[in-house]
Amino acid sequence: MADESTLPRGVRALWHGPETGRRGPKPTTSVQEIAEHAIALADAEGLEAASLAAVASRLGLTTMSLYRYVDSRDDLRAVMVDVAMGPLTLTRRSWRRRLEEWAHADFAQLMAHPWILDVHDPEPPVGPNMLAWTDAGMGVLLDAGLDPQTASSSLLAVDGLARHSAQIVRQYSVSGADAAWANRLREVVDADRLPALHAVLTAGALEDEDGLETDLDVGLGLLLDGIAARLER
Amino acid sequence: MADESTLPRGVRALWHGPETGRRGPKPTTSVQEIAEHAIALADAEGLEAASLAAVASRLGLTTMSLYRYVDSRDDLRAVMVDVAMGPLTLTRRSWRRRLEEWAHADFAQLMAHPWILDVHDPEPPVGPNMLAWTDAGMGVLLDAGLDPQTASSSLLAVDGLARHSAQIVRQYSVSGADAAWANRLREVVDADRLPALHAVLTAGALEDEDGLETDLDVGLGLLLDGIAARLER
DNA sequence: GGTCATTGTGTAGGTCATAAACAGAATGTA
DNA sequence: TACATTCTGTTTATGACCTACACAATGACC
Repeated sequence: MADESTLPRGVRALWHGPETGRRGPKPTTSVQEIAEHAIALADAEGLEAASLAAVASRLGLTTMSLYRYVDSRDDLRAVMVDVAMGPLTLTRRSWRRRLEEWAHADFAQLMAHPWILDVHDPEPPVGPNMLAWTDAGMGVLLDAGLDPQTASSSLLAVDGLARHSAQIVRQYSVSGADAAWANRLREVVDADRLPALHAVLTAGALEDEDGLETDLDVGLGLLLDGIAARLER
Repeated sequence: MADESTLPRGVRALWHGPETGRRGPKPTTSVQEIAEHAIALADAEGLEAASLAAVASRLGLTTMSLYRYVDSRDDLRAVMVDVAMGPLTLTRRSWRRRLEEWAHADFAQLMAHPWILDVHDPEPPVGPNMLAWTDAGMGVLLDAGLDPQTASSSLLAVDGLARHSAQIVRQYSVSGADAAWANRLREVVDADRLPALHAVLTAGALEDEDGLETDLDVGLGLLLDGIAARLER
């Protein structure tokens, strides 16, 4: 068989759909279905809960049968991320509005599926949805008039901001809820050794729930202003 | 014994140093030493290689003995991150220069120890070095005249940018080196379905090594401009 | 009707984190 | 000095995880 594809089995299936006209028994499930169950597990109990064994058991299959659909755990995770991010549609407004939409949609997906932040493929994602997101973001910035290199760097900054904001919100909501983290900090932060941090803490900047949710918008505002300035140059 | 600390054993040891005047046998090693060996393993072969068993074996100890120094694997990882980030010293120049220093130092540490990006504590870091970094960054922005809330959001944006840039550089250098990733993309990116991405790819924006290294500076420029504009307001 | 690629399964091995119980060492106290 | 206490490192054991391999059943194609 002439298999020159360098894509792992799972991700390849996301692009090409179920292969047709094959011999042997019909598959009883699909990469999409596997991904959905894995996502449900990860949403409920974190990425570690979406083990091959757990996913297979949810589907009424054995662990090993999943390897007929996915090359490895990493492949499964790449598939999960691509499916969880889903498709993206932007309106047709100004570049600034569209980039805000892009960032907010990114952030929203990360908040809906926080375990995405725990998936660290050593290679860049190549699933259809992930590339569609990249394409959409690049499209906005190229339309705005940026050169490809700057557009790429700028989109990277926006994505980095969205991801890091989601990460921080998650950390503070997990640990802020029962105030364990606040106690830890008080155990250790002292006004002499860490004056600036102490000042920010007493100002309550980190404990304000709404404050956390606007981190993204503040940072986004800074970035968009910077991009606008570069466009006028 | 009155142990009211909420900090895990390993991180607490980073703050207080080795406890003195204790009974029982002298410890044969220390949290710092453990961290150094774990870091060496992670630097060489990735975070997964720094398992408790591997670290213990490097020290000539059994796996279980590490639990005398560290509460859990997560605790060990928090310690590793804090030690690997190390201390930070900033010069005394303008806020803009100092924030650039902060971001470049952050980025440099992440490039030296890329596995830091793979560590996802569910709670925010509370080690001495991590908090010193935060304090230093906050200090720059507060000195510049930002209010605590905006300072916090801005530092978060800078950190997010540095981390995401490091992540991207790592992904592209791992996969770009043998061009496997480029082949995967060509297998799938088509000028009709993903026009903007196709344009950026043919412009070579993603393959240029120097381009990757300046992503941080481009994004940083955008953010600093945005902060400067906010200060003049 | 036979060939054979493909599917799900059973087995088995290796790694990992971590709990529990124990023997020895160093300190403090009587 | 003798004993009690407390901390050390170890041994042993458990359960979860990923995955390589061999096998039997399936069904499309020649």
